[in-house]
Amino acid sequence: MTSKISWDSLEIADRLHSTAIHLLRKLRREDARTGLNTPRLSALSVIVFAGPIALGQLAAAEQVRPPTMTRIVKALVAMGLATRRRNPEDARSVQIAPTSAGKRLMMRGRERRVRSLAAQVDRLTQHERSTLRQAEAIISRVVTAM
Amino acid sequence: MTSKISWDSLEIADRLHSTAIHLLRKLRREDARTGLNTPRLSALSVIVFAGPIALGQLAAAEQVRPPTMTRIVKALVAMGLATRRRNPEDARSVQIAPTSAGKRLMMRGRERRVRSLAAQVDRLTQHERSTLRQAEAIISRVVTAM
DNA sequence: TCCTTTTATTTAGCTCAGCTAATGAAATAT
DNA sequence: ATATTTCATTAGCTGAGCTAAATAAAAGGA
Repeated sequence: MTSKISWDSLEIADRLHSTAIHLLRKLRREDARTGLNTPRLSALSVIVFAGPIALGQLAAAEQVRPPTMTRIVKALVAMGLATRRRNPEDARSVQIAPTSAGKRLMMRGRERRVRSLAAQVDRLTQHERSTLRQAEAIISRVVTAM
Repeated sequence: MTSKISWDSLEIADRLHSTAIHLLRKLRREDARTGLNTPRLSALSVIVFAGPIALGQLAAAEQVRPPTMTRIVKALVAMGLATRRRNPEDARSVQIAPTSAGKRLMMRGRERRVRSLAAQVDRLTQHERSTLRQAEAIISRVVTAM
């Protein structure tokens, strides 16, 4: 199973991997101060923007297994940021929706969370920011395809 | 403390954050099959390329606290991939070095670990790969500056 | 209708990553 | 000599991620 992948691609993949690890670890340190940690914020973001959504779909969107998402949602509900209710159409599934507090927190708080990164991005040239934007779009596509 | 950061930068930061989360979660799933998980592989990489290194420096390089690194190193040593020895110059500190098995695993295994990502990168155009490379370099710089 | 199968979620139980606080031990400064 | 600082470890916590098994509802077939 050694389908030949160019060394160029392997190196890029490796660097992206490593950089993603370090970026998230740095951001995680800042997260500690705020109320919401990374997985919860990320899930809340999907809940807010994808409206009421089934737990399974949410787990898929977040690239985690359903039991993992069950726990994250449980925490969000306990914090008053999301609600769960049975789907009347299909009582097996559960619909997760944001509360108004959840929406508010996303709109105001999300920016604050990535502020340390944003502050650095803000110091880049317009051209560099454009490169980041394009790269993000490419990676996003690539991850979906994996 | 609302130092004004452009909305453009905030959005880029936010997207990068989100994409990094999803990329790592996807890769983590593949990692499960191989022997080494993400933090261990990442640490081993530094150990291999930065030669014998003190535990504290390794923790700093990896953006984690010393106790976290103590455990990661412990696991690597147990797997025969790294060694620890007291620094003769300063008996408080511990030097971590790769074993030949550790080096071998890095050289051969690291590529395999990011293979699923690399396979996707390999299907991109030359121009897209170039964008990824540039973006990675920018992010890497930015993370260091944070 | 009743039984089986499939689908959605949860529970239980595990590994491991990350943190802080406290401790031990060596180096350095007073 | 004593006190302070520095490097690493231990202890103890929270929480993310997984799989396997249990629960519950929907769908389909005899």
